[in-house]
Amino acid sequence: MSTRREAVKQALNEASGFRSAQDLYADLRAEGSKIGLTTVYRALQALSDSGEVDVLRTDEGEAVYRACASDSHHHHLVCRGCGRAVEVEGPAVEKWAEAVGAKHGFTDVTHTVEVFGTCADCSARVN
Amino acid sequence: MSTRREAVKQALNEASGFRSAQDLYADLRAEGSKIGLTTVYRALQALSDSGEVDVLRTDEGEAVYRACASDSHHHHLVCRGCGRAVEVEGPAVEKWAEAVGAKHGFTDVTHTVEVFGTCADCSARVN
DNA sequence: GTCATTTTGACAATCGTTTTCGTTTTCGGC
DNA sequence: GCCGAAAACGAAAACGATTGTCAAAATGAC
Repeated sequence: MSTRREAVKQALNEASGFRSAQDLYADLRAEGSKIGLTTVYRALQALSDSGEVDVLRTDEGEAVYRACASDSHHHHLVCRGCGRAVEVEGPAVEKWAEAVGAKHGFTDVTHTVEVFGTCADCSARVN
Repeated sequence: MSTRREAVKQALNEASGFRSAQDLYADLRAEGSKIGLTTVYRALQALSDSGEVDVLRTDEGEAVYRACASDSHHHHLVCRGCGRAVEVEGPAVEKWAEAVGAKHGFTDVTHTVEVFGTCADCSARVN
C-alpha cells in the first residue's frame, strides 16, 4: 500500500463519520498534503474494493466513505446532523431479507439497509 | 397535472420496474413524443415530491423511479437483471430500525431498505 | 546508478442532473 | 373567438461528482 493510500486511509480513520471523496481531499490539503483529487478517488476505490471501507450514496447521489471497525456484515446508524456513524447489527433484518427474496422466487439475494436519525448531541445543539 | 406530466406518469406505470429519467425519456421519444429531457426531470421531481413515485439511487449514483401501488410505507425487492420490482413490507424491520436508533440515543429515526436479487425469470434466462 | 514498473497529479472528458431563458401552451375572463 | 397572465416547455448552457489520459515523479530490482 502506497504512502498516499495510507494517508487517505488515515484521514478516514480520523473522521468520525462518513466523508465524501471531496471532503477527504479538502481535509488532506488542509493539513498540508499535496495530494491530488484523482489520487484520493483511486485510493478510495482501492480501499472499498478490498473491503477496508464502507461506501454508500447520499440522497444527492454523492458517494461517501467510512473506515469500518468490523469486517463482518453490518449496517450503519448515521446522524443526519454531524454524519457520525454507529455500526449496528441486525440478524432479524438479514433473515427477513433472505426470506422475502425466497418467497418471491429471487435468488442471490443481497440488501442495503441504512438507518438515519439525529444523535443526542445534535438534537441537544438545536435546543 | 399537465399533459406532459401525465405522459411521464403513464410511461412509469407501463414499466414493470425502476427506470431512470434517461430511460423514460428514451421510452417516450421512442413512442413518438416530442417531450424534452428537462420536462421528464421536472415531472419526475414533481411526482416524487407528491409521493406518487418512489425514488432510489443505483450503486452508480443514478436516480431511478417507480410508480408505487401502495402509498403506505414499504420497501422494494428489485431484480438485478430486469429491474422488475416487488413491493414488500417488513414490520420486523421497521421495529428494528426504531429500536436500534433509540438504543443509541438517536431521535427522528428513518431508514432505507432495498433488497436485490435475481428473479426467477432472469435466472432461468441465464441457463 | 540505471532501467523498468508503478504511482501520481494536472487537466480534459464524461455523465447525470439542474438552471437559464426565450418560446409556447393553457386558461379564465370577456 | 380573442386577450393577457401565468404555467409549462425544451434547447442549450452550466454544474458537480467522477473517471480517463498522459507525462512526470517515485520506487524497486539489479
